[in-house]
Amino acid sequence: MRRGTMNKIEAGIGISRRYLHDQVADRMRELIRSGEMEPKARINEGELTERFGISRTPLREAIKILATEGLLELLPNRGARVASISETELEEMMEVIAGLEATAGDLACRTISDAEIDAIVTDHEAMVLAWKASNEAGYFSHNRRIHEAIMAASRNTVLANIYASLSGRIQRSRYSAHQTPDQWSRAIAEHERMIELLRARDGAALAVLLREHIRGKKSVIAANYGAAEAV
Amino acid sequence: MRRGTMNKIEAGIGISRRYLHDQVADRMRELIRSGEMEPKARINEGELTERFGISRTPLREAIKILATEGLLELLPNRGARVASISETELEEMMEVIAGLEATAGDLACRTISDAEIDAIVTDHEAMVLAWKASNEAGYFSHNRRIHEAIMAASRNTVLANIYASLSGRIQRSRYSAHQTPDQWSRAIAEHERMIELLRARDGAALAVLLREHIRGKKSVIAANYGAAEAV
DNA sequence: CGGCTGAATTTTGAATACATTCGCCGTCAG
DNA sequence: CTGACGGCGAATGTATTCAAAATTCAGCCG
Repeated sequence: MRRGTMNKIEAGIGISRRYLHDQVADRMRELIRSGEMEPKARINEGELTERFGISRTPLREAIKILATEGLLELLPNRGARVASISETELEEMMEVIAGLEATAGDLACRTISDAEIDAIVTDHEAMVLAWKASNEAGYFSHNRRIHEAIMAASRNTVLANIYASLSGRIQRSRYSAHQTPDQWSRAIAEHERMIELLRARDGAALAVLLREHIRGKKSVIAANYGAAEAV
Repeated sequence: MRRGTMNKIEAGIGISRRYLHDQVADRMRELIRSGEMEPKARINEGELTERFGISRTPLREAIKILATEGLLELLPNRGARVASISETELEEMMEVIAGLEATAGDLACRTISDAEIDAIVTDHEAMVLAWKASNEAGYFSHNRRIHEAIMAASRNTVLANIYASLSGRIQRSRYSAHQTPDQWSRAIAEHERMIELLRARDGAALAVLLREHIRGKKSVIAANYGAAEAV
């Protein structure tokens, strides 16, 4: 997916990346992710070329890329705007993510090392502590690290790229979800069961569990979505 | 040179045919899919602008789109070329497809109608007949219709889009695979079990079966890949 | 005779220019 | 007073131009 963005970390100041359109795409992704460009906001090419100090050509190429990734939508003869996610689309995306994580768990059991599992356990414990300390940012951070560790252990870059792309599109929604103590304790229990299944290298069972685990998050997120989006 | 606007609204969503870069992207997809542009073949912008009768701007936008989709890869300062799929990447993609189909099966069990299941049964029977008649094209065609029917029954457009994108990237490999009678009879048995599980609306079990079913295909395809790609 | 250097040519990357289309807004008829 | 028509300005879609990097190829040196 994001092919050109991950290579080439150069020492130079700003002109290091090969493609201007790639740099621009990265910056726009960040603007969207950070919320500086809100959903439904129109993209004004003139404004952005001025802001980035480039011409319209690479900017427009970046727009096409982001549109293909699903972060922007194209309006005929009216340019582009930041894609807005409907509630049903969010639910669909969560189901797909659940499937991708299930796949990752299944594959991870083939080759994951004990050390990697230990790292997950460490994050899990840190996550529990963060929750108990009402440290929401830390909680989400460790939680994400756990799921990304499983994804990495799948040793499947195609899978990881699709996952990253989808995650990027819903990140804002995903990490604005607040859980009840009930939901939280269920999530913790599922995490612990995940660790057991990883140790047992039981891919099939882990896949089932992960799908259900993400679905649990899905309902939390969906519940919060209405409030968040009712602007 | 050429009129900028040729058609107002064609049947469909209403945005696709309007952009030159979109038309070009479609045509290039077809060229790649048909094999007219082979993997590793360099894209010469001058040649293609001449061929399509357009300027370089929309062509380059189309190239960026196809590169984001994974059909092309960009070479810094050397343009683009048709993406070639390594054997490991093909295997990775098949695992992801297995996961997507498993997800589709799981979701399909929630809302699939009896009529839809009957249609699948019809295709399945036709597929068996095609095989017995050594009609390979018919066999693949019906087989694909079955899997697409399950995908459609998932009622998840995000899932279907990702599936279509991945399928498009491997189609050439996928439908060049020949099965042994052994593999075939196993595939038939799995299809029949799939139908049972659909009738029972047992999503979890169907997911497991579908993942294994696609993995079975995966080994067939991977075995054929070496021969096909050893150019 | 072969490999290397470097200038000419080609090709790509980016910027600018041109051509439509859309949207705003004032005007005017009903 | 309301709503439709049309002109004007701004923004988008496409083409063309400019600049830099790569490829080619001829001539030179070893």
